Amino acid sequence: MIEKNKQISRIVDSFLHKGIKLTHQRKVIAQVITDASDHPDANEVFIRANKIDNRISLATVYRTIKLFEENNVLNRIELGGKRARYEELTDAHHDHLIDIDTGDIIEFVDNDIEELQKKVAKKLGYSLVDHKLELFGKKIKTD
Amino acid sequence: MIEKNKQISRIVDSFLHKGIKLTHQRKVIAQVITDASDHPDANEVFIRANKIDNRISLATVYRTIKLFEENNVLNRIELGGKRARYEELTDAHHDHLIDIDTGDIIEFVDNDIEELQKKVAKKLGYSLVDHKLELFGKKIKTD
DNA sequence: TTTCCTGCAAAGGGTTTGCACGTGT
DNA sequence: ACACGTGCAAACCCTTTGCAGGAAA
Repeated sequence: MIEKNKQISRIVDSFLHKGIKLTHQRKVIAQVITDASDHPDANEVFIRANKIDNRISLATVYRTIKLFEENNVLNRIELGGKRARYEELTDAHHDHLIDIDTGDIIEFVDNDIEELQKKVAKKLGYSLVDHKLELFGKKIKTD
Repeated sequence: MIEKNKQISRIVDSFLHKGIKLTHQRKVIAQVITDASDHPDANEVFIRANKIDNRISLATVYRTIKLFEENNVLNRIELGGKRARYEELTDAHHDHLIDIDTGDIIEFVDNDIEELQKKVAKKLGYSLVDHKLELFGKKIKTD
């Protein structure tokens, strides 16, 4: 139990500090997102939150997701016109490798790429504010 | 005139070779996309195509864009839940730097980044099929 | 002529919103 | 008590689709 409380602290804390109301729904949704390791979409968050407490509507999930995004605790991953997927935002930046056969999303970090990006932006006369890198790959068979 | 015909040859050719009907609408839409240098969205393509010939509907623009995508002559750029934008696909691969103040899209190529991506994918057990890199930056003032 | 394409308008899928009620502080 | 959050259903926006008429081959 103490473990659980600790897990949601990042999201919860950022709200306590900003005077935003910590409702039952928001706690459950924060919990669901923190517990997820598979980048769920809004509907999936809704389903999981509902299993915990059925007083939660899809509309509230969308409103809460937007709230989380605005408070920089949640990151949206857009995948070509389909439902957007989400992940909790941590301090450690990372990018995504998407398995084109299974849809699995693998996270990775590569500092060399990050550095090159800054360099490229600067060369074009810009300071890099953010970036989005998605690799699409096929699993190499090792049999 | 000869120049114009030459410009749309890439898109037109891939149709002649595949036995797909080359309708008036498709020619105009191909022309509009080839002439565009600003990554227009579907509605913008519709507006421009209509100026050239008002017998073109939005539905046809969408159908034609999809057709172009399937034939790998058009590339879709997704920008966070808003309308998708498009660009003619050339052999030379490039990525995008988006000006977060103006929405301008600047194209760039960086072979070092491309190479690193392949290396990263391989390290994770994948062969790189495709990738999407978008940098978001603010223009550095030089005054 | 035959097959495929088009325009129109209606449907679709994901996301947002107006409203009256409910809840956290 | 008061301000803000919620559920519901309707609205919204972009995109797709069914159908009957129209054009390319």
